[in-house]
Parts: sequence; structure tokens; C-alpha cells
Amino acid sequence: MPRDYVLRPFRPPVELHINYAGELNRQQYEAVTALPSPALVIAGAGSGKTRTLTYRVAYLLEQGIPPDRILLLTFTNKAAKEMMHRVADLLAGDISGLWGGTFHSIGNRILRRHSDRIGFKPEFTILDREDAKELLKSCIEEVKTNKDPRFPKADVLADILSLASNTRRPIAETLHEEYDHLESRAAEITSIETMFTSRKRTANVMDFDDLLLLWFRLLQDNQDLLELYQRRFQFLLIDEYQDTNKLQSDLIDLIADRHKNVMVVGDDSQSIYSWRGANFRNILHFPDRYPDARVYKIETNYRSTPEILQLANAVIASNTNQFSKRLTASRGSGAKPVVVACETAFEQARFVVQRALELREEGKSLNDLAVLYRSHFHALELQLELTRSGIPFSITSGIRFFEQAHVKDVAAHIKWIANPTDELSYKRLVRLIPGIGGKGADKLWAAFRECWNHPADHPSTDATRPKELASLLQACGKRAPKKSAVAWAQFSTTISQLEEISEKPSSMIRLILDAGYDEYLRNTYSNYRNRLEDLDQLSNYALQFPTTEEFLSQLALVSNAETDEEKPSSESEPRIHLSTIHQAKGLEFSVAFVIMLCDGLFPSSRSLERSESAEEERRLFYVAITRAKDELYLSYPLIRLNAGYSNSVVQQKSRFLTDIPDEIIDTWNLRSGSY
DNA sequence: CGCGGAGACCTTTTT
DNA sequence: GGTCTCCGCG
Repeated sequence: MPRDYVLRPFRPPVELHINYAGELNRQQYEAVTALPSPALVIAGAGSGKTRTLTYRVAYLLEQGIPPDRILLLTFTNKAAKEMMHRVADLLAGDISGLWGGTFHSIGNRILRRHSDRIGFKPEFTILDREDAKELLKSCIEEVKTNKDPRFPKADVLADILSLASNTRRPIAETLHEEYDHLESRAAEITSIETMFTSRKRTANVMDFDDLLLLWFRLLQDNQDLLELYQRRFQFLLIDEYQDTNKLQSDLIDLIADRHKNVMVVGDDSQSIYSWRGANFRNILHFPDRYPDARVYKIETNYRSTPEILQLANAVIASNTNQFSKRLTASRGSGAKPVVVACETAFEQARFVVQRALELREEGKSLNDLAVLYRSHFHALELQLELTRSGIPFSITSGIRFFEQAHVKDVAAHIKWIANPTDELSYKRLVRLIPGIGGKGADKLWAAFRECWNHPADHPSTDATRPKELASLLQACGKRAPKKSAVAWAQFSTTISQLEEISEKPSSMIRLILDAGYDEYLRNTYSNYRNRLEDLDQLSNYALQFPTTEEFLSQLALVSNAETDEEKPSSESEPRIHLSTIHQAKGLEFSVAFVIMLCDGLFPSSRSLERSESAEEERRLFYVAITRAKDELYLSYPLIRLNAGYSNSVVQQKSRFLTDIPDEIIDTWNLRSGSY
């Protein structure tokens, strides 16, 4: 059944005040922003990719295109938000119809509107990785016929299923290409996948991959909706195109099929997400799929000094699989990058601390400094040293704010009330009650389902209002262990109170704390104060969302780099920033320290097994180098304490460092000075 | 069946 | 060092 699409009157063209930043090449930007679609912009690191896209959006609006005809897809929600702010500033106008965000967040918005078409209810909840794994685990248990210890674990399985979905390949083919040792398991894995899919559907939950896959299917299977969105999103702009996977590029192609107004921007040298299914060949083959595409290269770098750029060029030159491009610096000369050899990781940490303090003396803010590393645990010693020296730092840690146990416990209350079919949230809640564990939760879930399906058997419930969760809970509380009866009654009371205020997530959090979670925290965790503070913050954070649904979507979809900024405690005190290289993508800092450049750590020993991933490691190193504007320090320890076994391991200097010609770097050898 | 203690095992990157 | 798993006790 076709839908009506209301055409709004064209707005008169607005006055555009693009203020080309002084250092930028104005002609170049004008050429790119006015480029006819389809267009492919190959833009090197620091060449102002984001700025180009921002101007492009502003340009389109200036041409009289209504904001709701534009879809802006970026790598993080934060990037989209910043670009949209910038556009609003440039135009001094209302651009509220403009949609911008990650593929996942846009998928979420669209799927909520049409969930009925794919057999979901609009209040579906989103599973994070951990939840998805847990659900997968119980599917494995059901399919597994005998106790086979070599059966692939939920971790591996989650990766396989995700990769298959994102590359749009059948599972058997994915196994053949990437996990050949599991090829004989294809049939079992496929049946687990089938069960996993149906369990998600009954629970009315989606995982990350579903947000893309179901979005794609929705458009593919519903001609009217396809047409609706093809007409609505008349201009598509995609940032970081080198990191899109097959599913994402197919989505773009599907929506763009009618008008072909696509502008993609990316840099194949910065492709660092292939393990997630990203395929930088999407960029290479773009001109094949869009024969009319104009290709535009930006090889000027506005960010870094020529010395840093020379190093970047030297590093990436060893890679064979790429568009050839050579970045030229637009800035004046600076200091050579420095390679620092350290004895131990602690000495390396002291080096960073001391240098950071010196730079602060020289007038740099700590905000201008960043320490980058391959994996989260590489920053361990540095964190200790920074804390010891009292230097403020912020860190994008491995554990995300929203994935910590206490945040998830509280969120489970809100999620379950919004979506009572959410099995995982229910079980999580029930297991908080003393005396109820994994098996008990399974049984109580079955009991709850039964009360839900047959409310007539339980006179206390009102059949016309199946959402009276608290009374259903009371009804099936009989099946809870006797010693848990009091806690169970308390639980159902809390739920009934929460149902009253189910559209006020902030008040819900406070109520959950008052109703006993506070006490639970106190008894369970030694760092009870911190966790309580987190929840306090979460409650404040929730205030900004008009609906519970938006709050929950936000919890599931924002990355930790974004939450860092969102935390209300963001006092203006300058902090040195610690981050993995992956999470520093798209950012820039005056001074960058890249630490732990030891062979086996960076490049990581796992990646050296395959030649393509060895090239990707080098691209990652390239990304790290090109984050620096003025100064760059590359350091490595010779000895590193091996966590746990308390024996030290001698490290080899990273092969990335030995490959660098001596004349383009300075070498510092650390000596211990006396006070 | 829940829970606490003892041992094994692992350490890539994330929307 | 921290998490997950298994085992035996209550």
C-alpha cells in the first residue's frame, strides 16, 4: 500500500556565509563543494575531509534544497552532530529536518517507524555486544547435542555471524574465507544462527547488525518504502567511506538508485576496520558502480608540519594496495619526529609525563596532547604514572560507560518496562534477587511468559491491560524460591512504581536506587561510591531526552568517545588524552605520543599472520602519525613486565621503526638524571 | 540449585 | 591482573 509523501514548499535560497578558514585553499573547497554528484573525493589525512563535507551540506542548502532531503552518514554520531552545528552556524538558519548520524542510528530511526513491516514492535530494544553473546550462548546450549569442549565459543560465533551479515555472505562462505578451521561446523553454526534470529524476534530485540540488515531488507522488500526514502534522501553524503562494509555500501546504492546523488569522501590509506567487514575496495570500485562519478583528490595537508608528513609518506609507501597519492604540506617547517628508546614501560611512562609537563611550561594546554597506542592494556603503566604525578587525563577505556554492570542493571529495569518481551533484561533483573541464579531465572522467565499468555488464570490481573507488569510478577512470584519471597514482593512493588513514571527515565533511575539498588551496590562493590556517582550522572544525563525510547536508543548507540564529552562532569580542566588509535580516528592534536612500538604489540603478533592485515597495521600506524600537528614522539620500551607471571620480557623494537630512514627522525636515548 | 573458592586462561582494534 | 569455569558444600 503506497504512502503519501507530503512535499513541502521550497524554501527560498538562504544567504550563505561560508567563512573559508584562512589556511585553506579556497578555490579547492569551492570546486569540491559545488562538484556535481555522484562524486568520489579521495582526501588524504589532514586535508579537511570533514570541512569539505560540511561546506557541501551548506552549499546544497544554499541552493534551496530543503534540509530533510539530505542524509549525512558519518562514522560517529559526534562527528555528525559537530558538522550539523557547523552548518547551522554557517547558515544561521533552521536545519532541523536534516538527518545525520551513523548508519546504525539512522537505521534505528527508520526501523522504529516501520517495524510492523518486518515483524517487530516499535518499542524494540537494542542488544549490546555482551547481551547478544549471552543470547547466543543459550542458543548454542540448545543446538549442541553432546558436550563438545571444542565447540566454538559465543565470542567467535558472534564475530562470524557479524562478519557474514556485514559482508552479505552466507555463513559457509564466511567460514571458508576467514575461519577455515571451522568449515566442518557450517551446518551447526547455521542452525544456531536460525535460532538466534528467531529468539531475537520473539524478544523484540535487535543487535547492532540487525539495525543495518533489517533496514536493508525493509527497503528491498517494500517497494513503497524504498521509493519513499529514495525520494526523501535526495542527497547522500558519506564520510569515512573507506570503512564502510558491503552491507553499508549496498544500502547507499539502494537509496541512491533513483537519483545517484551520492558524494563519498574517504582515504584508502586510513582504512583500519577490515576486521569488522569494512572493505576499502568500496572506494576503489566506486567509479565502476557510478560511471558518471567525478573523482577528486585532495593531496594537500593542512594539519601537520612537513617533517611529520614526510614520515607519514615514508611509512605508507611500503604498502602496495592503494591509490597512489603523496601528501604535500601547506604548513611551515617544524621539529623532526622523535624516536625514544626506553628501558621499561615505566620509564616510558615517566618520559611521557615529564615531556608533557615541559610542554605545559612552554604554554601548551594538556588538551593539545594525546597518547596513542594499539591496545587498551598498553596504557596501563602510563595511567599509574599519570595518577601518581597528579596530571589530569581522560581515557577512552576498553570498558564503556554504558557497559558496566551497575549501569546495565539500572538500564535493564527501564528496558524491560519499555519492552516486557525482552528476555535478557528480565533475567538480569531477576538475578539481582538473592537466591535466584541462572537456572532460576530461566524458570521464572517461563513462568512469566505463561502468566502473560494466560492472564485469565490469574484474576488479579487486568486482561485488557497486558502491560500491568507488576501484577503479572506478583502472580508468578509463587514460583520463586521461598527464601526469595520477600525480595520478590519488593521487586514487583518497585516495578509497579516504575510503571507509573515510565516516560521519565531520570526519575526512574532515582527510584531504582531508592528501592534498594543503592543498598545492593553498597554490599556488592568496594568502589560503591564511584558507581553511585555514575548512576547519579546517568540520571542527570537522562533529563535531556524527551522520551524513554530516545534515551534507551542513545545508551545503545553512542560510542565511548562520544559519552566522554557527554558526561556532565566535563569540567573545563585541561586533560591529556589517552586513546587507542582506532578511537582517535578523525581527531587531531598538537602533540602526539605513540607508545609501545614493540614488535608483536604494534604490529600485533596476531595480525602478522596474514599479509593483508599486516598492511592494515601499517595503515593504523599511518593514522597515528597523521594525528599530530606539531610534534610527534614515537617510543618503545626494551623490557616489559608480563602481566600476571611477574617475569619480564625483552621486546624488539617495532619493525615500523626500523623501516624509517634515519635522516627523517631524531633519536633520543633516555638517561636517568639526578635531582 | 545458589554460591564461594580454587584454578585455568587470556590478553586487538568497535558502530 | 582480571575474568571465566568448574567443583564441592550448604
